[in-house]
Amino acid sequence: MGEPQPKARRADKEGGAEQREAGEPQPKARRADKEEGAAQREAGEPQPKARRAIRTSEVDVDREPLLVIVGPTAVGKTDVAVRLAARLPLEAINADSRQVYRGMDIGTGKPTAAERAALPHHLLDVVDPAERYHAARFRRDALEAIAAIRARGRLPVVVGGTGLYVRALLKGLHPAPPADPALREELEASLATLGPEALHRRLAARDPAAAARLHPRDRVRIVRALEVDVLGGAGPATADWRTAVPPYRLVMAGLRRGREALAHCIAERVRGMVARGMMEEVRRLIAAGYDASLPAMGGIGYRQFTAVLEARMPEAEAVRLMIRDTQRYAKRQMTWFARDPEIRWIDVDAAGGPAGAAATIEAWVRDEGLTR
RNA sequence: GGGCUGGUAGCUCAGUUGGUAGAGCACAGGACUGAAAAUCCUGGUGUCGGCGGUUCAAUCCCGUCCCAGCCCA
Repeated sequence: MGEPQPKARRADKEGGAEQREAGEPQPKARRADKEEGAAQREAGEPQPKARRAIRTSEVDVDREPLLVIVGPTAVGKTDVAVRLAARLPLEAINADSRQVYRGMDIGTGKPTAAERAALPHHLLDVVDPAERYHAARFRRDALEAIAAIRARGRLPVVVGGTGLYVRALLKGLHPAPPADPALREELEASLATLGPEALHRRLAARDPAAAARLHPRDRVRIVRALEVDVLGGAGPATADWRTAVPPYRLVMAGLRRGREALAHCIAERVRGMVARGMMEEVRRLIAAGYDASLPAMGGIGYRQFTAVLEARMPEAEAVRLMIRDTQRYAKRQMTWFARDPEIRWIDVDAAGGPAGAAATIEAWVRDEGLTR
């Protein structure tokens, strides 16, 4: 269908923090799978002894407590967290890759002012839509926020649906060179002219192990792998995150709902966004100079309404696609979270709604001694 | 009433010089380490409109009926 064709790619402004971070340990070795230890140590947290996930009985007082609430979009994570905040001294850390952008409020489903008053939120509105945000930066920001919340004697609760971000926080990331805007642009250009398969062949010649891991058409990862190779880092994607143990006294709650119920909520939520001014929000962003080539503007809803404003799509079609894409996204989120054995699932409806889910989580938090 | 063109997967269509069929989209499942609301992989049995006929064999040829669109009365 008539998706917005990104025009010329533009280099994004990189924050100063991004540059500073380049000083991270750079592995020399090409073998990626022994980097796990380094990734763990990078967290600056005590090394776990046990290989098993943290269990109810083995409360370890040396570790910092952490509550995590995940689940697909529109399942009610924020609602549950806010209810929980009435019973526990919580501060929230947003783990949603889109809610970090300033000026993107309606379409990302950011918590309302009232919700933020009831439960302080961190990592909302931290970057301009023209900046790049990513898992490594999230990890760094989140670790900082956790430390600050703990210093206030409160309990941090990570709330969000971006599985990669949550995992990056809990299990660590490979030390690897950060994205280089100039190099990115160059690689993007070759991608446009040569196609992903050609770049994949180039990667195979330089780093066969990395190429073997990636599908020849997976352009995003191929570009990243070439970038890492050129910058002299180790290829990502080999570490076995399954064996990494989060350095926290952790309660990880997953909220879910039946397929039909969630589909209904998603449709309602999207219609609500449109009613509350989705179109105006996108109009404002475009007027401010943010164009479709930015990652931030490629989010669900933003891409469709950009097309509407450029008269390339009727509004009703935009709404339809927004609902469809959100449903697909929710499915991908469930696929991601389903393989995490650490998550304890709550069916929100079976639990009696958000209040019931909050009560369940509260009981877990107390059982695990996270409030001490 | 007559003529023409179509009726094939949920949708839009391709195709089989007769050996029971395939693309895109939709949908479903999966992967995922610095773009992750991104990126990518896998999955197609459907009375080929109904009924008769010809044939070893019909979705394909013939007859007839039904439906849709267009044209002529």
